[in-house]
Amino acid sequence: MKWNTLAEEDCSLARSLAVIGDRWTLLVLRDAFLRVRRFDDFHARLGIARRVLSERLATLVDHGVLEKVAYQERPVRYEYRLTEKGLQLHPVILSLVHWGDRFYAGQAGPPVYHRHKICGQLFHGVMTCSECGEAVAPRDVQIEGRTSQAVAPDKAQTA
Amino acid sequence: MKWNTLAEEDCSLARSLAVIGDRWTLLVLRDAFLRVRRFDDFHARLGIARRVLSERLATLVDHGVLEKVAYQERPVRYEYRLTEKGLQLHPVILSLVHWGDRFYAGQAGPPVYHRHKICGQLFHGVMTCSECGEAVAPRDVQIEGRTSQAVAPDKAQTA
DNA sequence: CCCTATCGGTTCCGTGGTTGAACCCGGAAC
DNA sequence: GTTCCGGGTTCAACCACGGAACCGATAGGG
Repeated sequence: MKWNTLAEEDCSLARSLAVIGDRWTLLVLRDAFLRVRRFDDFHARLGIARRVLSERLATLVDHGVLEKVAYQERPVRYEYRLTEKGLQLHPVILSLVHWGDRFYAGQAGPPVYHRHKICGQLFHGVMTCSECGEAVAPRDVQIEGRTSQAVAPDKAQTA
Repeated sequence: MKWNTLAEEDCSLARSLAVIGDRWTLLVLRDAFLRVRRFDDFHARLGIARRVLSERLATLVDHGVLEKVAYQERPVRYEYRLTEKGLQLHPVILSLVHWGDRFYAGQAGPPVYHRHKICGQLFHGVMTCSECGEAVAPRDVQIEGRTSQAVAPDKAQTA
């Protein structure tokens, strides 16, 4: 399987990975959520090869996850900002961070904490059902195809 | 930066990526959540090189995300099951699927639907605050370091 | 007894993506 | 002029990946 054929799979996870599933891309996005915006800042913080950074930023712009905005003229200089589509990746970042916090935090605890400005508390993300608001457990989820028929485990479609 | 030095970074996201950030690993986990358990089934469904599949499964077992269980003796044959730690990755999968659904579903709609067995509705995952239960927006999150001081944008630590 | 099939891998090699360093280019500052 | 800065592009070397063949234990069929 070639990497770019992922986008053609009938699977939303695969199509997401075709955009952000790269080794470096999620680290770029992490920094983008920390308000890093400039080429050299990404380069310095990540230690990524400039060639690769250039290409990753370009594909993220192509896919509408980042946008290139001139922040000065003469010489014209660009920065990369998260678009609305990019901001929608926040749950992905939060859930990855939370998983790392749970299983890989040392004695010192997680490297950083997240405070919810709305309620003022330190928090972690909880995945809940859009309909009933309850937390979602893996076993409480039934996968169904377009025909609304349940997918049998032994012939499960890509999801 | 070498890929395995990610695990040593003081960043929960980087440490998560050190385990599951590989090109293939999330696809393996997707299938694992769809109850695929055997080597040849992963191989056939993903089209992954056997060499690579073997190595990915081994590292997932090393990291305690999957466990190798003999399902028969003579000849002894193994299958790979999600551990509790692996099941905790469900929010990561759900949020990636939801993002793909939102931005890459064709006219036919998402390839599969998720039904919440608790409430019986088709749903998508919503990331909420563990403390107040409200949905979390990127701008409502304040990053703080171990000292409980807010992290300034221009000197933000890796998160 | 031999041949084949099944499952879960391992070994091999050629190709291609990644890396790190060097180079480039427009404009500003010294 | 010359140097510096931001934002890249070019290039050689390397290592990971893909594909195909092979292996080992066991069961089943002729």
